[in-house]
Amino acid sequence: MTNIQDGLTESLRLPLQTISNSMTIVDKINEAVSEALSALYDFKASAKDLQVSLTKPEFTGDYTLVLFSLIKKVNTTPDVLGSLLGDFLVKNHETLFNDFNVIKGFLNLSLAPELLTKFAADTYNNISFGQQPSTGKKVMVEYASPNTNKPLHLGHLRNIFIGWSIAEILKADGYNVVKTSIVNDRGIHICKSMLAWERYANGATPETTHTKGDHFVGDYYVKFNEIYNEEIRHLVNDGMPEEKAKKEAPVMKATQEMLLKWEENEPHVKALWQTMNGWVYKGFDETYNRIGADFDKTYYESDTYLLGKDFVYEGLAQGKLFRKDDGSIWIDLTAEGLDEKLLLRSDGTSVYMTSDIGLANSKYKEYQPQKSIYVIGDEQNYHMKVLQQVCKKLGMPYGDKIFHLSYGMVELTTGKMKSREGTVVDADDIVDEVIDTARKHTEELGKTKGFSKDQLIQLYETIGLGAMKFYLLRVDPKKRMIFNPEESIDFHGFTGPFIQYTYARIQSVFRKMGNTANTSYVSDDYSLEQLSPMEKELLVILEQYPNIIHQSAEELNPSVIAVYSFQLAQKFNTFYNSHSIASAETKPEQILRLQIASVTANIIKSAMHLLGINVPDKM
RNA sequence: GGCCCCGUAGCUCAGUGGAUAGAGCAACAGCCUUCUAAGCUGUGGGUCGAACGUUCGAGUCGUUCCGGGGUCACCA
Repeated sequence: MTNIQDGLTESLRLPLQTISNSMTIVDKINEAVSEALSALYDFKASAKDLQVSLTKPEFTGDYTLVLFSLIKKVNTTPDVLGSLLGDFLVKNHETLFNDFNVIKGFLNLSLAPELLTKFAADTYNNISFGQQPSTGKKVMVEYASPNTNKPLHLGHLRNIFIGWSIAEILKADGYNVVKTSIVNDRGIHICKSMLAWERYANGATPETTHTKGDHFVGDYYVKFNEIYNEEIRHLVNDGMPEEKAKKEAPVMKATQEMLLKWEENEPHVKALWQTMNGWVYKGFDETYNRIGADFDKTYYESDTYLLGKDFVYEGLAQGKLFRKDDGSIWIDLTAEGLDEKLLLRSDGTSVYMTSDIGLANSKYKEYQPQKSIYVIGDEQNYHMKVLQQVCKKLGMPYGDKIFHLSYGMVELTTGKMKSREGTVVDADDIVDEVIDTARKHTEELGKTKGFSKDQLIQLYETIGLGAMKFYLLRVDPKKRMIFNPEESIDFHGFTGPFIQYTYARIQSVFRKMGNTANTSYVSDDYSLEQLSPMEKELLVILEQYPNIIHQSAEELNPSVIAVYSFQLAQKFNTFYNSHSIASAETKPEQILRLQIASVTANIIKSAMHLLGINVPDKM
């Protein structure tokens, strides 16, 4: 069976040169090596033949070319090939390389200092580098997509942070991005909250109870389940089998009646539905605003859920689908390694899949995206495979444009989150907690001086949310992750605050040096012959940022940015500890270090933005 | 049971088929007359779930097994 992921990632891929306005060092190395191979051996190397990577710290050099894969093609030994190539490269590309060594099958190349100092001078003040010119390719990113019967939880936060971040990363890589959300605002689940409210609320509202709207409605959903379970227990005690009791419980029957009335547009039910959804939206908006989620377009299931039916009937007429004796309509996907799947119930009402077909069509009609990315949990891998196959079979032009960005569930150290067992971590609660911890920690460190009250509130949000977002984004989305409350609000090590701190430190240097760094220092004098190993290493890392964005976009993986940012901050802190900027030995040396600090700060700021994280000037 | 995903240090995670497998946390030992110590330096810690296979070379690719999870609803 074909793997959806591979197929779609392949078509998302763009050749680097079409989106990059200037060549990266790795590109230049590849080009130079190709030229050398062609000159020395008359061998035309493809991109696949050339494996260039960072030189391991225990060896001398900056970039390393692996020779093993080449020796057969040019019929020589690694040692001979390495020294011939090295000689050629240093001789003919002295602006690129100034030295080399060959160890076993590896050619280690040392970059010419001028190349790096020029990079620092050219980019130190360019806050938007990494941003690629638009390719005009349009991508839709659907994320968040909540139900309206209960508040958002930790799983939604992972979804939202991934979705938002992926959208920004794709923009930075040159795509035209539409952020969207489908609100599941209708169905049996919302009717449960409605019924419980009608019976037990005595007209209470979020206003009268001073409760956030989504939590208010969620409380009645919980109430419903209490009543429901109670009724089931009674029925089972009276001798009814549990399966039957679940269907026969009076409160469930009443809820189903309510759903029917909703579908018949019964005015009272519709009004109640609208009111309660209104409360929920107000609550969601508050949370979205706080955590920085936004959407270009919001779809509502109540508007789209009927749209898929016509496509199903059409498919049936064309013989692509089949009808069972009871009148239900199915698709046969056994040839694709999947099962038979229901598309329309025997009573003609639609199922989840039906409305998804309708929504896919609406999206395509409105935006014609080249890719339509769905950020949805991996529990729906099968459903999304089926959706893709169904759309293809029905001959939809967007069938192969659907891409499921599948992320793993967030689990607690105590096991899975289960709403029924009350072990769900509420989104608002955890955000409050992490911000409050930021406050406590800042106060303990005595770092509140020089801030106004408002600035402190701002700072705690920046740090708290930074910790939270980084914690959820630093792991590959595809993998399940364990949520440890203590680690998520940690401010040391591989965390958002560590990176924010590095940024704040650099800003502090600039303040102390009279803001000269961001204004003057356009220097043609990058004539330093010598760079310290630390300076060189940092510059090599900094130069890779555009490639990192590209890789992250290609893999649809924000953790690539997170890991890179951390390594950069770590390296900078080491540099900072051993290289004084204010009291540098010479003026050119000071200029270079200021440039390094400035480029580092700009990249941190840019990279953190791609993760939805702000950076403070002071902390 | 069928299909899919995951097993890397005590814990949480990185790791393009390439060199002696890396971080963070936790533990221990150091570093603030000097640009923010939310930092830096050092020490200990590994049968990469297991076995075969492919390869000059496997944590990475293949097969089988073991362990964990997801999914296979006229639910969403």
